[in-house]
Amino acid sequence: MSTTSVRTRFAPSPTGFFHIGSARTALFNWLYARHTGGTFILRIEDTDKERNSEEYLRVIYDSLKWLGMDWDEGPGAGGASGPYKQSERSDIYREYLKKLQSTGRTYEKEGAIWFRLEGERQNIREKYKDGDRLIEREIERVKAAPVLIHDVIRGDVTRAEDRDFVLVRANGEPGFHFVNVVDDITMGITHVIRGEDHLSNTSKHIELYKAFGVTPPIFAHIPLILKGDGKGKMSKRDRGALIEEYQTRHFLPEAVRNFLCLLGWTPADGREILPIADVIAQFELTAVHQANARFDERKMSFLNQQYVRALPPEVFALKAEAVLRAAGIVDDKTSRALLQSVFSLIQEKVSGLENAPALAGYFFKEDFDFDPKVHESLVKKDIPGQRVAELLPRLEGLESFEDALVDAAIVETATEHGVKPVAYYAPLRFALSGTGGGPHLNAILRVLGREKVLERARRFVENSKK
RNA sequence: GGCGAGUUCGUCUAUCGGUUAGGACGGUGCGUUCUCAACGCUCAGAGAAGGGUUCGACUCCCUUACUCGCUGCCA
Repeated sequence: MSTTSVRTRFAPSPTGFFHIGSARTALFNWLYARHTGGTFILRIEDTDKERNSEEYLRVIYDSLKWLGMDWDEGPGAGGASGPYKQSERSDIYREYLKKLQSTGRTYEKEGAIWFRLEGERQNIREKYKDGDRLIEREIERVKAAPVLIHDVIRGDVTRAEDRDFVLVRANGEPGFHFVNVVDDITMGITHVIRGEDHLSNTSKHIELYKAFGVTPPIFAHIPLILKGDGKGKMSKRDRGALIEEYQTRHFLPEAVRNFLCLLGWTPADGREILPIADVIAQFELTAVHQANARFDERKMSFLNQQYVRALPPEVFALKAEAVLRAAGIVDDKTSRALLQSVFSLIQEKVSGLENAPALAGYFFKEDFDFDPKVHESLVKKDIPGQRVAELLPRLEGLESFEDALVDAAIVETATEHGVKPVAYYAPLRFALSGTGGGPHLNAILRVLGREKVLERARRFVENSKK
């Protein structure tokens, strides 16, 4: 087969944050390039010079890398179609503007350079929505011939442009539609994979391709990600909308990426949790959905939990330790042995690395919190302080906290006081950890050790008397 | 208002004219267990509405409704 190789691109503008929708767009471009053995290009749309680029650019690079997406051409990667920042491509834009000017497809108005559509013109009054308000204004409408958009996801879409648009703004900066098309042409982009919000812009772009005498690339307009609740698409203020949030909450990037794959695409083999290599192998643009998908925070968490639990224990330990360090719970002085035992206990209990501190904190510090809700429910059915007090002498009598000895001590105490052993487990757990759940109680005792257990139990009894 | 796209359980989805409309998340109940989580099983839960086409429609066509997007010298 002598088909030219696939070239896709992701073209974010440095805004200081990385939206989940952008991440998904980048991902689909990346997946398609990897699936076809093509080239994935990163292009920076930084025409807005006001922004503090370096810092904002880093957000883009870091987010892409975090999600495991590498680019073959672009900043830091080189490539033959550079430069890859729009702010450095003025010469190219000037050259392409000349082409349009030479064929009479441009004109100036109010200091800006406009693209002239071909067709009959007439002035009409039209209504349009500005936020909630309906405004009436007069515009020049052009009866341009409809253009046909071939879209691998949506099929053929016909749409007619009906007004000229700006190529270069009055301040001299080229506008989005113009640079987008010029860049895609000069970078040899074969597949434009982008959000459905651009479908309506595509007729403008095709007009430009025609004006340049260039065959348009293949388009693939992917569905949008809608708010988890409420109306409209995800906006940066919505919970879960920014990649940064997942980073600070210690989500596993593989999990986030897996979740993103599932928003708008389903693997042919029906699996939901699958390694990225398998996604790459199966990914097809034609299989991308048409309908917008609502963001589901709980499914995201579920996937994250699955990934965390599936982590090799030593990897989990490494990551969990980093989280605990960041939370100030452990440091260089913390015993390695203690860390290891705690991590092997909590890996199967965590819903995500972000709750490792809550789950493991009491192993490392004496001033752990007592959950008031758990206390309340304990007090409701029994007197926890008294139970621990009853148990304490027998525990003190034990030389070591082997499971069998501890269990025997509890059974004996229970028999003595005429209750079931169960009555002692919850109060003791609460005294030692301040929680109502967690690892097996025997394991907690073993890891905590005799001294700490007795100390915490005594303190609990004391405090209960107050 | 105009133009474009979309519409299967609460959510993400499977179904490529013939299925008891399947799965996952979430929810329910049960089991396991000293607890929580996990896990296993259970139950509830869907073709927007109305017309066609067809022996037969979730699947094809039309209309309506609703949703989303575009309608900027933002990208």
